[in-house]
Amino acid sequence: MQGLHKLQLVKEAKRICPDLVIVLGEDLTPFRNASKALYRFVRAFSWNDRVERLGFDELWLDVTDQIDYNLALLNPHDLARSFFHLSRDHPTHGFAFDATSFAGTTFPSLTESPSPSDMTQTQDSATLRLLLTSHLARFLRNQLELHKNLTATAGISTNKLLSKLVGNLNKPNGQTTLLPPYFGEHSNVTAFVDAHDVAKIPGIGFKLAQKLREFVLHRPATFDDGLVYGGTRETVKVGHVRNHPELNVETLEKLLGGPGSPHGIAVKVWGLLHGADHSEVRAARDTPKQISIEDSYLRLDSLDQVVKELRMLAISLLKRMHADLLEEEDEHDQDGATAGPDSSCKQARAERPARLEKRRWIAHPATLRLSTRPRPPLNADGTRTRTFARISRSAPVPNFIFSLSTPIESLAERLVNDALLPLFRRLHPEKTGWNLSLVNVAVTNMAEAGSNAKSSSGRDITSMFQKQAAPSIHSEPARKLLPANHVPKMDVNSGADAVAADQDSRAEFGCAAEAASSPMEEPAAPLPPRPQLSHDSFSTVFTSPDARTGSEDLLVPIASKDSRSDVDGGEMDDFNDGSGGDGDADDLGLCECEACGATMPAWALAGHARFHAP
DNA sequence: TTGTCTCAG
DNA sequence: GATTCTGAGACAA
Repeated sequence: MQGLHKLQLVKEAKRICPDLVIVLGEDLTPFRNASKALYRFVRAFSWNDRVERLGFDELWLDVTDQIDYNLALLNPHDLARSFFHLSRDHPTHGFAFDATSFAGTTFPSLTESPSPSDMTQTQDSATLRLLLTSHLARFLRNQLELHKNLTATAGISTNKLLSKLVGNLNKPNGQTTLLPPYFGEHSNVTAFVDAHDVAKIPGIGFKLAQKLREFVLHRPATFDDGLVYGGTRETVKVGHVRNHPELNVETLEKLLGGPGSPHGIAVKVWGLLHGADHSEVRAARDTPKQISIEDSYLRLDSLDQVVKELRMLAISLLKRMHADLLEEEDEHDQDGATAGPDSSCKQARAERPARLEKRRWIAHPATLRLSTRPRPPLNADGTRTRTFARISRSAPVPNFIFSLSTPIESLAERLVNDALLPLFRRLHPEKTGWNLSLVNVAVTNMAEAGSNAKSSSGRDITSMFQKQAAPSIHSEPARKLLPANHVPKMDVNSGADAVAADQDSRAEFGCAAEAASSPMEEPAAPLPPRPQLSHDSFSTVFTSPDARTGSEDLLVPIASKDSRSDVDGGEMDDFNDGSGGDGDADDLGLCECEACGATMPAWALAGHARFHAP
């Protein structure tokens, strides 16, 4: 950490760090692999499969179901000796923890532990829920470190927005829980969110931020001019916007709405400014919605060069398709679904000699797209440079690219000649005169190769129909984790990602969906004045990975020891969270449950007994 | 469906 | 508002 940041000029970077080695070009493969491994690892802990990725190294988990379950099993009279169940089916799968204090840090910081009597009263179950979630988050982080040698940072709150923001507080290798109250005068939410620059709010990007700044400053916001450093940046905080006398949902709609803008943008942004975020943690996916490969160039202006580059891009794209859309056929995949760790199964399969013949496509992209970024034509005279970024043309994916018996190089060659070059001619009809700074080749419109419900991950489809059993906890590489929150509906469709959100929680919490349409939210008013958080049950764990390097958002390829850890993880029973923080979890004598024969720490028996309760 | 835009890391 | 290499969602036509 020597003060280098992203987008820094190379010159500047070298000045600060003379030893800097610049590597041109990059191969994201190791990062992509690490990212997948992280995803798989964390996903195995989820009951509802609501695990959403953001970029390579962030995840949100909606762990509402697990928190509901564990809250119900908690013994209010002995919170210090609690046991967190990671499985509904295996009462001994889980970890010991002390439910009288939060794991990790909280915001605001807590001077003393919440009193047990407070917490166990239903009206304050929000605190207890978040507390449980903090222990789950710490446990997951510990597992990640133990099995994958990856550290992670987590944020715990009730929705994606808050979990992500609060996750920034204790950055490398820490975790933070946003404490209640989430509503009312002394809400920690508004206090917390208000202090952020508007542009720091996920969902408020450059354009929206500029409009908001302009509105509160009453003049065009100045942003960094060009690449000049030191341009003044007037900071506009969320609080400035939220408390601006003339700003409300109506005026916001005028400011941000209009043609081209997403519907309900004002309501959405107004919500974000208040810490409200009703977006769900989406269900985990087995396949991406698109795969794209691109490269940028200083100058690309001859057809020869273009053909050459298209060939390279086509090869990369085909490799990516093979890596991401191909699955080994599973002859006897009994164990895959519920028992074994995906990783060890896959490894075993990979060692089989005839595996090449066994692969099949789990998704077929229907559309091929070629995009370029023409370098803006220099305008010596007054004409302004119209610098729209990318232009693209698309066409159906030719079927031959799915051939598994043809060498990728041959497929690529044909792909270029039959499909990409025609697209290129459509994009750039002129024979010459263009100069490209970027070329991108993508496949989109994935059609899942339906087949059966037995994907390699084995969890996706079944989880749509019922609450699934316990995740098999063992290994698979992992990298970072994320926030979890809880979501409302059973949104099984929606093409892409929507798996079942498990939602019961109606008791004292009430699900988000309900909250949205009932008391919580301002009723019929076309534009709700002050959006409330949907206070329900969200329990979010948000984590962002800390690369071991200490750099912020760099994914570190999994080290060699990871492959060994893939083999472990056979048994999950009776492990504790190893944090040391809840020290009493160690060295406990094991007892056997009379009802089911399960073994567990003696003190866990009482809580466990409720497991058998009618 | 196609192409563009915005937002995210 | 641009830089890199992605990926996703939403809108207009």
